[in-house]
Amino acid sequence: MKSSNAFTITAKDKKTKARAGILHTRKGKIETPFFMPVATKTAVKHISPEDLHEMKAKAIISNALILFLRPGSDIIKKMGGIGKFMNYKGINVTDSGGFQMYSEKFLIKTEENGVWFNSPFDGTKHFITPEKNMQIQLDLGGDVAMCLDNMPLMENTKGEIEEAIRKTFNWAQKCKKEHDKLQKNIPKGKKQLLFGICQGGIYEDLRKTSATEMSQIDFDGFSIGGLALGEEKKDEYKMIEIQKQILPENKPCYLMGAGNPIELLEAISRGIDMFDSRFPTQNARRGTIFTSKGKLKILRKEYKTDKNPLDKGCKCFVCKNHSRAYIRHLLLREEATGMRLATFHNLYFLQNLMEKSRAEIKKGKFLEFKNKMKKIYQKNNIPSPAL
RNA sequence: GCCCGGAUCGUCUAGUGGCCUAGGACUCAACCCUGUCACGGUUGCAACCCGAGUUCGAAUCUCGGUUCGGGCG
Repeated sequence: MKSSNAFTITAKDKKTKARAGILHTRKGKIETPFFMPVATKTAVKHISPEDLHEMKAKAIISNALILFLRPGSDIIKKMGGIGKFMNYKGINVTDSGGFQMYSEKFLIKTEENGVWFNSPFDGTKHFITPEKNMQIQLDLGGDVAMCLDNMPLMENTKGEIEEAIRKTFNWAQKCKKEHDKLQKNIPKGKKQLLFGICQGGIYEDLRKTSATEMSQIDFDGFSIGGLALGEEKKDEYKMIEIQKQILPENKPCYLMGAGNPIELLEAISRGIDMFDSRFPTQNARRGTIFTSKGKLKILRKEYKTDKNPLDKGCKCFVCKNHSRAYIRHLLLREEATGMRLATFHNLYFLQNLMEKSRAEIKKGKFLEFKNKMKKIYQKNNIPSPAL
């Protein structure tokens, strides 16, 4: 064994590719599959680190590029790293900032050896190389880092996507080399983990190429990027299947950006272990609530005087204490408390969904669970039982 | 009783004879949101106070009525 594996598979589902496992990090272990709330700037919107603890969110993801720009990775390093800075006891993951290449607010241009970013905060320009990105993520002190990838856009031509995966592979090799070098004196078990990111748009052959190339590098885990961005679900699932077939079975696999409940279950059934997304938090603020009975559009008038909790079976403090009518009113009035309550519930729901998924995988009943939830979620809105 | 001014979607309004089957904002309703996330996007509902004139053509001009505000008795 040339490297100790940070990932252990503990159970495999019989009828699907779903598996349950444990990811070991220097900050402790976490059971897979799991979902990470997005804390881009070291805070999940409307949610405190204490809230994260309460909802049992054992890992969150922040953004290295955005934190490098503000407050600066030097500041966070001085404060003892992201985890100490925000006093979060769970596992901190940092995304490289590759995703920001999709935004004209950030991207100036990509070159062979790196990417020019513009700071939308003060207009300063920064050339970020794979090497520099590794230094930033190490300074930020997260427990898991992501490679700097070159994420193509859905509207890019096949040729452009081909070029992007070539660059992504090239940078991945540089990231791995630099990351190893910078941590060479750090004892085993205290090292930050590093994941490589696969791309390829929705082209089967490019997804194959990218996964094959990335598999050559001894990463602690692999990510599938560039999906859940508006492409058809069948294409998304197909791309996952293709890359999962090639990526090493014994490494964790992270589907970046996915956060729709059914999408998570579909991905888990195809062997995905980790997720992150702003989907549940953004939807919460805008009135779409995830429940065990399906999606609840809380802003609809039928909930105006509904005394029921958001989700009857839910054990979160929001459902134990507050009515749909109250949360609807607060959200309609754009009260921060309403956003907090709705956000807490949606995140709790996903944590719970992951916990159930792990349990069902261990029982070998994941397929039945997934199909049941899918059926429930086919309806676009759950009716009010009170009226 | 007389004089003056105003009446446009639920609300605030754009509109000075054809560009108005009346535009916008807010509200309301429905949908969307996926590694960039407070205040976002798309779509929909919805009005020229009433009547008579002038004119090829009126939300727009004239007259009467209604109504609201102000002034004089």
